[in-house]
Amino acid sequence: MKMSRLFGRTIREVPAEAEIISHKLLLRAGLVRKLASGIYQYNPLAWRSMKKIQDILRLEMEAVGMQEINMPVVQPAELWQESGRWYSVGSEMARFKDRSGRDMVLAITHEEAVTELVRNEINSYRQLPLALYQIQLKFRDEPRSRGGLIRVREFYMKDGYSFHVDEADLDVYYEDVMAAYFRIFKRAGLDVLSVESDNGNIGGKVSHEFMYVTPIGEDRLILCPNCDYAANQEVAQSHLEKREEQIAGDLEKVATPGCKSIKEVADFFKAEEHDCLKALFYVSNEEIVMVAIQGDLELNELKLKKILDDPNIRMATEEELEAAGIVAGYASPKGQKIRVLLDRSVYNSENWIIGANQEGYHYQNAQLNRDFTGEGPFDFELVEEGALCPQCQTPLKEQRGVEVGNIFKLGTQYSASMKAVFLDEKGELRPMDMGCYGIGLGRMLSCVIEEYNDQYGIIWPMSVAPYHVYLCSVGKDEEVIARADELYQELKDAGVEVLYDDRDLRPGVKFNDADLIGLPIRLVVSKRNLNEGLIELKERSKAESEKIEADSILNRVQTLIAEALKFEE
RNA sequence: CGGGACGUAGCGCAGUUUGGUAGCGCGUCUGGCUUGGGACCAGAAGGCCGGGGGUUCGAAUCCCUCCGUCCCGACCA
Repeated sequence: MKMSRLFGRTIREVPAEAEIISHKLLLRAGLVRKLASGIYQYNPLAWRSMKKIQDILRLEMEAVGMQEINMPVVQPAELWQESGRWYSVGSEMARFKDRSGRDMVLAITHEEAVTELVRNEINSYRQLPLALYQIQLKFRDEPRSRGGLIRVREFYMKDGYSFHVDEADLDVYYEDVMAAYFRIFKRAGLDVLSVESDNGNIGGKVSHEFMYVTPIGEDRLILCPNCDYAANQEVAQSHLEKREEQIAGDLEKVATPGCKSIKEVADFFKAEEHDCLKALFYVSNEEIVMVAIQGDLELNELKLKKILDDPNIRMATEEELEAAGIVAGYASPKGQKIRVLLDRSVYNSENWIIGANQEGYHYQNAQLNRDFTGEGPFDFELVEEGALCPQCQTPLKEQRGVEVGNIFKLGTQYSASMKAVFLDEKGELRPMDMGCYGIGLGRMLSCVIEEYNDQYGIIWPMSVAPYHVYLCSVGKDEEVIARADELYQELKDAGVEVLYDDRDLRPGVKFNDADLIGLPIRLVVSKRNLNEGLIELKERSKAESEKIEADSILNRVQTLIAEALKFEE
């Protein structure tokens, strides 16, 4: 490709809308342009990289026996009504009516479609296991897109689905896919972590997310520096340290004027925050529920949602509390009429400082069962940095990450509701065990740029670079231009992917564009080197350039590319 | 959906406080000159000042309203 003809120009100044590095570089290098919030157009260079990512995905998916298919983005509502997600998914799914008034959706994912497809084809255990995948557009009308291609509304996803006779078979395949995922990200130059994660809307039990660790990530990760424990904060658990042996004291009511926060109360009693009991109020199905947890711990709302089996909980308002006769700031489980849920930490001490359910008063030495009760123990803890690892009790670390992929064991969630069943060896009808496996292509692209860049621009890994070589000529000298043209042809003929900067521009401009676009190898043909029969070669990732005999340049380039593409597990 | 910022030429911005009919830099086009790290000179094109309504003799500027964009949070397979 010649630069003079390439669509998508570079820009010097950073568009005001970009804040993170990958977003800035995507725009500056002319890779993408925004059409609307969270909706992007891909220019040729970006699209070539996307295709490189697709190549990697196809290679590794085929290697674990997945077959590529393609399913529609526009789907009838009936499909989603059958799985129930027509009702459970909110406004992130775009819905519309077709010309005959039929309800339709833009697919946010394809579990329903693939299940429908498979249930009509597969009816015997002899046809299982089966694994299908596609690389397809998804539309999710996210409440907030951000960070260029990190979080968008329209995006390409590789989504795979597997079907098994039983859970054991799914378990084995799940591990295969996990291994394939690590190979995929490694091929693209990304180091990722797999973390335990929430299944969210999709259902099922076991799932893992693949995280590229970066401060710009949206997900909070809880990681153990000592063992392999790694979890999304949404589901992270901790080891609860046993408190010192305590002598149970007598319940005592104490005037605590103006002490509403845990900190104020702890200071008043010259105690620690973990000696106080924190009471939180949520509304679930129009009913106020109290959650009690050790004072220094935060509550993980997702855990509460699961325990209440209600995704629509919210914190109670002050008015609601007042109406229910609850004294905000001085509330406790003692003598409470509403439903009380107790975190496991509440079982960990004999002497709690709790509210007296009366303005300006607290109790000290309150004891579970003797002085108050509730349902439990539950784990409501929002695990934060410093909590102890549930596996090895080392203090945990917190980092941020971008979710570039995920895998789920769906079990029979969809196959049961949508009747994707088969006849087993005994002639009995059973639902298939399903797994699903996603990777966001644009996110992957963004993360690669986020990982590989410097002050001048992108530094593409060979495997996903739009082209391998940036060839440029310096000056107007006819011999130089002729030699550069010749080299361009020579490289192309040899199968090297080359972007040829044939523009009549000053060298500085070309070099800056070369650095910005960031192809792995830069070749410069100039008068002064050509006089000595040399051509300059510079790797984008290295500081120094080298001069190479013109005759051996092709060989050298091919070697560099081959070495960079060599994959070792 | 809550909080914050913003919307003026392709991009980055000034002008808005104090109303008088739009400017700078980069980029683009023409010509000249230059050619190893975003040169220089001369000329040119390009704007419904986000949309609508109002106040006023007069609105980019003041008021109302809608829309859009970004950031933080909520949310998020």
